Amino acid sequence: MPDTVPSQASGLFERMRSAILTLELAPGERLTERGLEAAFAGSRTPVRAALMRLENEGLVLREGHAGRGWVVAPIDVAEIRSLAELREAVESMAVRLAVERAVDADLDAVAELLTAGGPAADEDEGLRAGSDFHVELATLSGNPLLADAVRGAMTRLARTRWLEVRTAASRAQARDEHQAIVDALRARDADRAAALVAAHIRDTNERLVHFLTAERRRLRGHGLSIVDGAPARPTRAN
Amino acid sequence: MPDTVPSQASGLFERMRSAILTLELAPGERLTERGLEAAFAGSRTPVRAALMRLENEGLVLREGHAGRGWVVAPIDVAEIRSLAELREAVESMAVRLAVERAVDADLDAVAELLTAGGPAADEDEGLRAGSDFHVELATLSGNPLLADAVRGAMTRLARTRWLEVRTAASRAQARDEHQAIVDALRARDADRAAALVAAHIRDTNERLVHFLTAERRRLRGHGLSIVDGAPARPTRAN
DNA sequence: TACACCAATTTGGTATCCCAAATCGAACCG
DNA sequence: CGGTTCGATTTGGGATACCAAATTGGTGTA
Repeated sequence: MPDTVPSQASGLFERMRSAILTLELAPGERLTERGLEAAFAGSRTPVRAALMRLENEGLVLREGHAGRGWVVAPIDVAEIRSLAELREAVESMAVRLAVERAVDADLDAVAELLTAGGPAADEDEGLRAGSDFHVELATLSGNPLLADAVRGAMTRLARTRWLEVRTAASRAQARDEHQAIVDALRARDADRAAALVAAHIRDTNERLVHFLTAERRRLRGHGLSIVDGAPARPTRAN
Repeated sequence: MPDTVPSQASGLFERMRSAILTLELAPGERLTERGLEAAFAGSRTPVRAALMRLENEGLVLREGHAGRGWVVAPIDVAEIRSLAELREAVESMAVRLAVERAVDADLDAVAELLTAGGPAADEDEGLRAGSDFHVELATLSGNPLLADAVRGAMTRLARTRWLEVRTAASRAQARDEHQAIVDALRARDADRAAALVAAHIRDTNERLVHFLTAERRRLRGHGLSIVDGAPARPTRAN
């Protein structure tokens, strides 16, 4: 297996992506290809490639009438709500399939994620693990498309991790809910597992949305663009 | 509204995409950037951009250990099965949300798709309409992410339309099932609508998969690469 | 005959260069 | 002064030239 050469452009992509996810590049910030070319080392071609990849991860957007200019995707409360609905659909299905397809060893591996680091895990670790847990869970479905969908959703949600304050209690609750999901899987109880997953996603999301709408003003003051893009009415796009 | 200039590259993308979807570029066929540069008019930069976009629509893949070379995505029976599961999850959810959010006028508009062209619609039209119906249905959820997911799935499935033989009877059945879904929506019966959607997707998919596995040998003879990528076991990717 | 080795070619990756459109200013006119 | 026009600058889109890696063919040797 001739390990893939980092290829330099992948590096650029990773660094830009990382800069966005850590809010080093603020949501709503305008980007120019030439500016990025300078900020990160590397010339325009790989920068453009990276931008395109970031675009379809939903982390950057084209702006302006004539497609001129790029923007770091604002944190969009409407999008976050939509993501939760998508996750509920996809992860519920994934967990149902996992009940049928995953063997106990797989479940053990995922369960291990929950205890890894123990209660000593710091906030950052805890949240990353939370994200990973959902992706690993979806992977157990044996359906790579479901796993990818969850991975994509978690990526789009990742930036909020730096905003929302998570208490030790809320972390513990998340861990308990994750544990309950694994237990349901072990019991091969698809309905219960799916219901727990849906409830967990809904609760987590509700907390997040409440937080963002409440703190929107303050966060904006810190230079972050937080918008609420859409009505809950069918959008007749295109 | 300064209408967007076709921008040439979009044109290239559309033409390449169309060539793939119509099987003019055969599944499994190897592509080189320079070859495409010649085949379609336009130089490497836009060709490259188009390839990247096609890549994340899942229509082309990078091949080879060192990322060298592109391939028109083979028709992968395992992927098709996975797509059906994804669609079942997403479209069921979408239809549930549509029951809550869509107004009657929206439903009327979608219902109109079913009768448009009437029974005289030829095979091609009928199938395109079938695909559009599912996308429009998902749009009624008011959740653009769900609609996008369905659109993406239908794109990946689009190539099979040229392979599978659809009789007048099967087209009529599909239309009836679509009609039944709309009726359930009109009745604001979320459970029934979701169940009908799930059953419809499952049935349609089962027929398709049966057809492909049965005809795989013959279709391969025509130069098409049809594979069955995956086991139904959780894939421990990465 | 099989195999190892080398050179030409091909390929994707990268770095620039040029271009037309759009934006932003400043000078100019009313 | 306010509004407009014209031009310099900036920006993304496209075209090419160059590079290193890798494939490919052939050739000469054991």
